[in-house]
Amino acid sequence: MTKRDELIKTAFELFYLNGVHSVGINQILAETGVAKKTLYTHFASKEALLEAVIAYRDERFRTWIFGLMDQYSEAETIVKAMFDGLDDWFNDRVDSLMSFQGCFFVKVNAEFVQHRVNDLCFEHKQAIVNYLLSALSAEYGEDRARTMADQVALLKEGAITQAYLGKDRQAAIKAWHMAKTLFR
Amino acid sequence: MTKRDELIKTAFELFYLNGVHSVGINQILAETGVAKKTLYTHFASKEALLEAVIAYRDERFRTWIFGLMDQYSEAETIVKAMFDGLDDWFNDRVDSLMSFQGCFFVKVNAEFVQHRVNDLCFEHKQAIVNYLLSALSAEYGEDRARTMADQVALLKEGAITQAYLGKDRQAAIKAWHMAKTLFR
DNA sequence: TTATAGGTAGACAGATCGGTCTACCTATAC
DNA sequence: GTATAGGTAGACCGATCTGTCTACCTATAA
Repeated sequence: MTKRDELIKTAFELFYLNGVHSVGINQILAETGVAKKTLYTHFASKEALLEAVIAYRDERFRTWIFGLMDQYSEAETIVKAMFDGLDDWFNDRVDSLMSFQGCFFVKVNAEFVQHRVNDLCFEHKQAIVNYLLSALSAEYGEDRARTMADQVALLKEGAITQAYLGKDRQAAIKAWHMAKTLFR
Repeated sequence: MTKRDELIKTAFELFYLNGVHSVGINQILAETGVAKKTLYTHFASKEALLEAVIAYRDERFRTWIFGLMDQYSEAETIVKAMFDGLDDWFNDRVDSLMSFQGCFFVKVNAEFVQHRVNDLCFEHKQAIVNYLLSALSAEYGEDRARTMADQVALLKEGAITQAYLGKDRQAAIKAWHMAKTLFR
């Protein structure tokens, strides 16, 4: 792993747990053992590092969840695979995601206003809705698929918040229980 | 309005919009025109001010939403009143809440770990679930009421996230559409 | 009249922040 | 051999942070 990748990974872990503004550049350097000069040859600023961290998490998260959903072809089963994945995530059974601490994008988004990172967080969420939309469009008409994708996305976000802030590890199961009625 | 209340109100507005760690004490003082000494006679620290801000928002939010729900006696109608209220909030039709910028408690919670403010945010969410639970318990058995309260809370949180990060102003209506099926 | 409470204005301290820079140390490629 | 890329260690800069403190200013109540 290159120094650049080490910085991104460690920065993600610290940002995810403590928040972006609570974590200083010196803390990231101390944790990685990388020199300050090296950080600034790879990234123009802390903000540039944060953008790289967002891209890293986005790629990891999407690879994981789309990987689960890609194994199925029927819309309902694809959506079920998503909630099963969330259940694994909430209960720390996913090695590639780090222990569950809520949604990274929701957290980062909360620390900025009218900022480029807000757009990046929005794009991540949209990518998932678009995946759902395309899966549902194979079996439903445009309007129905759109409605269902929004409903599933809302249940997914609700599950994440309930699992994190509400400390309910069963939230994914409860969300799927409601989601499956959408197919009837 | 006392200086103390002015400080709390202005601090809330700044924290809610920009995040807690992004807003300095000096910014709050400049905005209110209050002297630094005065702030520190009323609050022991920035953290103490934040706790007062959380209590302020908690009181305001609960007064507002419980006030809406208290007007009804049937469980389904009470829940509908909640989602109607959320719809007003998302679309900035509630004077007492400040323009919609997501859930304050979710945002504050995102900036801290293993901290007293996390407990305060959790308690706010729990108070709402408990209200739902008691409303539903009048018509349903203990287990059923508990299940439904959790489901409604999940839909509520999902709606807030979709409205804020997902920029979907119709999220409350979509959430209610799913919530009402729980009563059938 | 005078004591007290609560206010203003702002200098100041000590820490920490993001970011720059110098000086030096390897490897590898040509 | 030597140029180049990428690394370390850490001093340093200017800005900003929370919090303290002095000095002074009212208004009100005894």
